[in-house]
Amino acid sequence: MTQKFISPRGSGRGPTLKDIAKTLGVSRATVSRALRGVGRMSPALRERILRTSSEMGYKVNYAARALRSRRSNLLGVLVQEHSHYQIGDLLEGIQDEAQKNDYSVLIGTIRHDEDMEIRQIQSMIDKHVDGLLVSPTGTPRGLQLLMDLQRDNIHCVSVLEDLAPGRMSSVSVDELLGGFIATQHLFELNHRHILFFGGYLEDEYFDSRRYVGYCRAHDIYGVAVNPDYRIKCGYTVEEGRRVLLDCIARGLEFSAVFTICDMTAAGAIKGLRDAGLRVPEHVSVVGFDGSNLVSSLFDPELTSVSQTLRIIGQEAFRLVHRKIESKSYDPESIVLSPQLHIGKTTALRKSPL
Amino acid sequence: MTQKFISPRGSGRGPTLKDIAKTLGVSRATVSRALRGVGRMSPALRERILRTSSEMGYKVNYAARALRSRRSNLLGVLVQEHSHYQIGDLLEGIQDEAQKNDYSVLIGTIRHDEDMEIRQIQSMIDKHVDGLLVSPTGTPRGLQLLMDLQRDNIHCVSVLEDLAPGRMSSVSVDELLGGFIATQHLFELNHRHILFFGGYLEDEYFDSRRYVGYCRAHDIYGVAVNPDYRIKCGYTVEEGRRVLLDCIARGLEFSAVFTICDMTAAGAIKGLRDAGLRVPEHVSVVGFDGSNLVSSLFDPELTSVSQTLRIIGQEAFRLVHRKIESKSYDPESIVLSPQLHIGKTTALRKSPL
DNA sequence: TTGTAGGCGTTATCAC
DNA sequence: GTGATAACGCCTACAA
Repeated sequence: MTQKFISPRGSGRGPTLKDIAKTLGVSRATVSRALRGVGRMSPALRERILRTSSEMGYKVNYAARALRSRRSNLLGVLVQEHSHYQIGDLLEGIQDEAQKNDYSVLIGTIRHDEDMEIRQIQSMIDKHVDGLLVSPTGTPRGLQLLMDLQRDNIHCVSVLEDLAPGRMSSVSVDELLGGFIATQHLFELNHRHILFFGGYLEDEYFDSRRYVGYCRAHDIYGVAVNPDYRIKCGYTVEEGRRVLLDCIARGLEFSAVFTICDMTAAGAIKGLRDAGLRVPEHVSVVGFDGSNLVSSLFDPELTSVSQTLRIIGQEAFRLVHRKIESKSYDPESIVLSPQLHIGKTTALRKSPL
Repeated sequence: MTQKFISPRGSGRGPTLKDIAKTLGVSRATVSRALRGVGRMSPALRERILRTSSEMGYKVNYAARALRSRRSNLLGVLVQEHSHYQIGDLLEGIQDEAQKNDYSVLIGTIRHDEDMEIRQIQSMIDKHVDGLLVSPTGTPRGLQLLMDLQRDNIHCVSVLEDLAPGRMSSVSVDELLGGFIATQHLFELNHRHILFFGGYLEDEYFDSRRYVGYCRAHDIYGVAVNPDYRIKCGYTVEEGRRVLLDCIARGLEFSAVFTICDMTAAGAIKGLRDAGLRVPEHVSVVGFDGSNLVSSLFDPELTSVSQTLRIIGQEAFRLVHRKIESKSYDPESIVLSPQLHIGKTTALRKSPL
């Protein structure tokens, strides 16, 4: 433990390639190659260089490297909001992998604002990120900008949704399957009138795909889809509650609800309670996310389609990293399968409906 | 809108200082000065340079700047876990300010692991961050390393706790006051037997300070502190529940509980319910954090000592930024006052106790 | 397999 | 006030 820890900057600057080269009586280029493990060289020399570098406490100067090599070892990540209840898992997955590969992660928040989206993308470009991971974004302008990115050598991967199938790489969840297994589960419990709480925008990504799964399950079980059961709803607890109460007020008849996220599911359950209905005795509810946070805070434990965001984050980093290393811009899509987590909010239908 | 957006890298590289200088027939140095707003120069020329730069779509090359100036415009932030239910707010506060000041933020997660803490600090140093914000950390080794940082021109600010009073800058919450107002509130509701659910470690920061506030309130209301009421407890829902049930099993008598965080409070309430007690009819509960997430998911709405993490984040960035700009290493501490948010988990004592 | 040389884009230090 | 010039530390050709 005689290494010089701490340092590279300040008055007592750390050693540079030159210092190591001088110490060893070799050239800077050789040291550089040894350190990066590129080119062919005698293992003995490489070993010697590595040891000496470490002993002298050598630390790469990323600024110099970036300046010269035009690679920043910076990865940009764009998310809607940092304080979203699930985003931490995704970011941890990304960061873990990034760290292993000596990448730093820059995070930008969009806040559901189109101008902000453009500014953030531009800001990532300005900072010379090697790659960009974008999670739920999706304005046409933003998408266009993202598509242009590869002209600037920035590798872009869409995370959670497959933003531009065949034109941009992505790591996403099989939403159709998610919609299907949730609905199937309810059918197996003998439910036939299932509300679908989707997004609030037109043609919302998760909404539309899961709805296809929802419909497919209906087909398979020989039940006609009632279009009135497809309800617009925001992604918050309060929205879930409000919308559910509204359904009751409108006289919709149902014995189960499938919601777009766990927060909405929690809200729906609150609404049901407010209306004097019990879950799952009177109505079954299935959420989407499988959030640990929700499951530890909310009673009863939700039945939910669960996606492991940490893994999605890891896969996303690996994918963009592979793209960067291989300098390949061929779109590549990874689709992960969600799983049904059965909690205490679904049960065999007992109501007459 | 004829500017060249997108660019700095890739084949079609963006313009450099040199290009602007050439276009304007001035020297690179002058352009550089104009852009940074340093040194004295004729306003007319500065104006001309600024306009031309923007028209040509000039973008700073941070790598080059960092290499030459020994300032990276990078800020490191160390947190225990990214997926903590409150951390997003803190990070958003930091990022917002950082963005305004052209700083990028690097986030490292410690995961309650001492070696990891050291590695992360070292990693931030390696990346030449100009400053470091550390939120709840606290191993002696880590602290020592942080104290050494300023020898390397890295400005360090402790966030949420005042890690080394008088020796390191900090932005924190008046924990004593927090403990006081929570307890005072309960006294005002006529409670006299108040459990204090603290941390699980010896000499835990939040625990000890809030306990002082708790004791002070007892003094003022002329009630003796019962040391048995100080209970060790982790920061999770499950811990809160387990510990509360344990208290009941041990025959402790109380009419109120003050917990170290909202998660614990939620857990304690679950435990009370499991024991057949109602909140707030039988027992009042006060949490700490004022988390929106908890309040939207958990019923009933918690009474809680609330701290605005977003503001703390903003203040923390401003402080470290000021330190960086002024090159001052004098420790400076900012203390913010928490506020009591009164929800539906506290009520006038009705129980005989 | 290894060395030499030049420059990436910027800023700091002098001059003028 | 403004300009010339020399680094900053590294990587990439190309030469040996």
